[in-house]
Amino acid sequence: MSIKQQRRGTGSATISDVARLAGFSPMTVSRVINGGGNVKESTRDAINAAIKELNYSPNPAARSLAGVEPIRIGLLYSNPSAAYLSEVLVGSLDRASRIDVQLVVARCEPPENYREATEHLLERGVHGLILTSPLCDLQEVVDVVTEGDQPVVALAGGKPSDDLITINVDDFEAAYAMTKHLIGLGHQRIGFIIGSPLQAASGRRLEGYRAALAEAGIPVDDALIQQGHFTYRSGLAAADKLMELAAAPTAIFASNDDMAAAAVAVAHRRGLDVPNDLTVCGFDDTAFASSIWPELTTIRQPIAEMARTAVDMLTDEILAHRAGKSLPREHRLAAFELIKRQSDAPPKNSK
Amino acid sequence: MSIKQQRRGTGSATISDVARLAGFSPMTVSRVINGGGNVKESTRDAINAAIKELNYSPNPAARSLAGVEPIRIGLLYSNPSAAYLSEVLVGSLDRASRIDVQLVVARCEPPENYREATEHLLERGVHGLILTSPLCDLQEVVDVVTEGDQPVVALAGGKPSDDLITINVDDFEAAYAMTKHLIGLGHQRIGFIIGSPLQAASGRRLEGYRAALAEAGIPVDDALIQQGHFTYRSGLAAADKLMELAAAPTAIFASNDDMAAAAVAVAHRRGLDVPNDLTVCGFDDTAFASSIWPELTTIRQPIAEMARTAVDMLTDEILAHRAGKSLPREHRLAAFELIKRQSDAPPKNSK
DNA sequence: GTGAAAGCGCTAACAG
DNA sequence: CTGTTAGCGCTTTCAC
Repeated sequence: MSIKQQRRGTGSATISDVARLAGFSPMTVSRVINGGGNVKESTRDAINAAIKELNYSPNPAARSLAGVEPIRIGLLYSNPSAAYLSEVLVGSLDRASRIDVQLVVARCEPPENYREATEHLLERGVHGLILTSPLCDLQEVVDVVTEGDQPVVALAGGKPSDDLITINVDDFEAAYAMTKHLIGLGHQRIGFIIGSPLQAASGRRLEGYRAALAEAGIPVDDALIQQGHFTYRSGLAAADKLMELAAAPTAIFASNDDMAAAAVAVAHRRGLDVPNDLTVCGFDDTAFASSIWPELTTIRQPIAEMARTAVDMLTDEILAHRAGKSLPREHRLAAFELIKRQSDAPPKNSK
Repeated sequence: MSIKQQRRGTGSATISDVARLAGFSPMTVSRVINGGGNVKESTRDAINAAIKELNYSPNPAARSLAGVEPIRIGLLYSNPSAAYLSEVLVGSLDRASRIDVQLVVARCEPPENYREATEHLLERGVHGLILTSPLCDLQEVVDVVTEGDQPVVALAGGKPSDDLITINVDDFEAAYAMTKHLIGLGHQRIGFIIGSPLQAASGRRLEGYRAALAEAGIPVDDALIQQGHFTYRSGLAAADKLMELAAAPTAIFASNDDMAAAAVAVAHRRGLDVPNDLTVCGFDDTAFASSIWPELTTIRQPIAEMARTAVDMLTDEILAHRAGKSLPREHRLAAFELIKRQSDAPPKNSK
C-alpha cells in the first residue's frame, strides 16, 4: 500500500495534529477552542498546552466553510472627518486583518442616508458597528444605529452612554495640558475658540481650558472665549473678534487645527507674526497642522491606535453576545500627546 | 429511505447546482470559472448561462480551503500623501472586498525603510503591489519594488515605463484646461508655480500651462513661472516672488492645493482680496482646497476610482501571470474634473 | 465528558 | 474535452 500523499498542505498545524499530540479527538479540541461546553479541566489544559506547543491557530476558511459565521464589522464614516479617515482605516484594517475579522466600510452623509447606510451594512450581515466622528455626535444617527441589538463603538467622539462603547482621548485633560503649556510660556490673556456645540468634545475642551486658567489663578474673561464650529471660516470670524479686542490675547487656543489655521491667517492679514506677535495652537494634529507655516503646536490623538482598540472591543462584544453573555459598556480613554511645533512662543513683552 | 437533510445551507447556489442545471459535472463548471483550459465553446456558454441564471458566485472559503491561493495585493503608502490616502484606501478596499482580493497595506518612509516594507509585504505573500504617490516617483523605491517579477501599479504618479503599470489623470490636459479657463476669464498675466522637480507630473502640468498660453497667443514670460516643491512653504516663497514682480500676475495657477493655499495667504498678507484682486487656482482637490477661505478652484483627480482600477488591473495581471500568460504593461488615464469654487474671477480691470 | 461519521463547497489529480 | 474520486480543516449531529 502506498503512502498517502499530502495533496496541498499549507504546512501549518491542523486541529488533528493538536488532537493527536494531546491524545484526544479533534472534536474535543474544537470544543476547547470555541469556549466549549463540557470539557474536563485536565483535558482542556492538555489541549491548550498542545495548541501552544504547535503554535496552532484555526484555519478561517475551513472554519467558515464548516458553518461558523465569520465576524463582520461595519464602519460608518462621513466626509467631514476625511482628515481622520485614513488613520481610522489604517488602524482598523490592520487589526481586523490580523484577527480575521471582516471590515465593511460605508459612507454615510447625514441627514440624507444614514438610515440607508446603516441598513445596508446590517443587510450585509455585520454584527457590530464603528461610528467615526462626527457621526457619533449626531443623536439621530446614534439612535438609528443602536436600534438593533448589535454593539456599537463611537470612535473619537460621542457622549459616553449606555448604548455606546466610546473611545476618546481625555479632551478635558488635553485642553488643560495645552492651556497650562501656554500659561507656562508666560501667557495671561489666552483666547479660546470653542468647537461646534453639536459635538460633545467641544464642551470638554472648553472646560479643560477653564480649569487650567482657574488653577493658575487667572480670571476667565468671557470676551476671550469665542464660539466656532470647527470650520476654517468660523475660525476666521472668531479670531477676528478676538483680535479686535481692546486687550487682545497674546495667544489663541483653537479647538481644532482648521480654526487654528484660520487664526494664523487672520494674524497674518493684520501684519502680525506667528508666533512672535501671537501664539496659536490647535487640536487634532490633522494634516493641516503640519502643512501650513508656521506648523502648528497641537494635540495629537492616536487615532490609528484607537481604531485598533475599537475593532478589538467590538469583537469581544460580538463574541460575548454570541456566547449569550453580555459585557458592560466600556468607555475607554486613550493617551493624547502635545505636539510642540513652531506656532507658540512666550508673549512679546514678557521679561 | 429518508431525504438527506441539509445541515447548514447558506441558501445560495453551489457549484453543483450550476452543474446540474447546465447538465455537466461540477468539475467542468470549475474549469469554466477559473479561466479553464479545455472546455468546448458550447459547454462554456451553457454553463455561463446557468451561472447567470442562478446568480452563482463561488464561495471563497471553500475555494481557499481547496487549495487555491487567494490573491493578495500589497499597498505601499507614505505619509506625505496622507491627503490621498483615505481616498486610495476607500477605493481599493471597496473593490478588493467585492472581488475577494486581500489587501495588505504597509507604510513606507523612504529613505529609511522602503526596502524592508517591500520585503515585509512580499514575505506576507503578496502577488502584486500598488505604489501610491509620491512613492511612485522615487526611482530607488521603484527599483526595489520591481526587482521581483510581481506586477506593480503606480497610482497617481510615476513615469509610464515598461516596469510599471500606471494610472494617472492626464496632467498635461488638466493643466491645459485650467489655464484655458483662466484665459477665458480674461487673464493675460498668469503666474505658474511648478511642483517638485522630483515628480514626473510637475513637468507635465507645466507643459499644459505653456500649451494653453501658446494656443491663445500669449507669450510665455519666464518671470511668471516659479519653482515650488509641492509644499506650503515653497508656495509662500514662490507666490511672494510672483507678487513682487513689477508687472504682477492677475492670476496664479499653482501645481497643487498646498501651494495655492500659500498663494492665498501671501495675497492676504499683502492686503489683496482673493479672487477680486487676485485669482488663485490649485490642483488635486485635497481637503485643503475646500477647507480654506475662499475655497479653491482646482482640478480633481478621481483617486478612489483610480484606486479601484488599480486593484482590477493588478488582479488581471496576477491572474494572467498565474495562467502563464503575460499582459502588456498598460498606462491608463483617468478623467479629471475642473472644480470651480470661489477663488477665481475675471481680472480687475477687464472691461 | 468524549468520539465517530458526515459533509460544508470547491478543486487537484488522474482517468477516460 | 469531460467526469470520478478524494480530501482541504473544521464543525455539526448523534451516539456512547
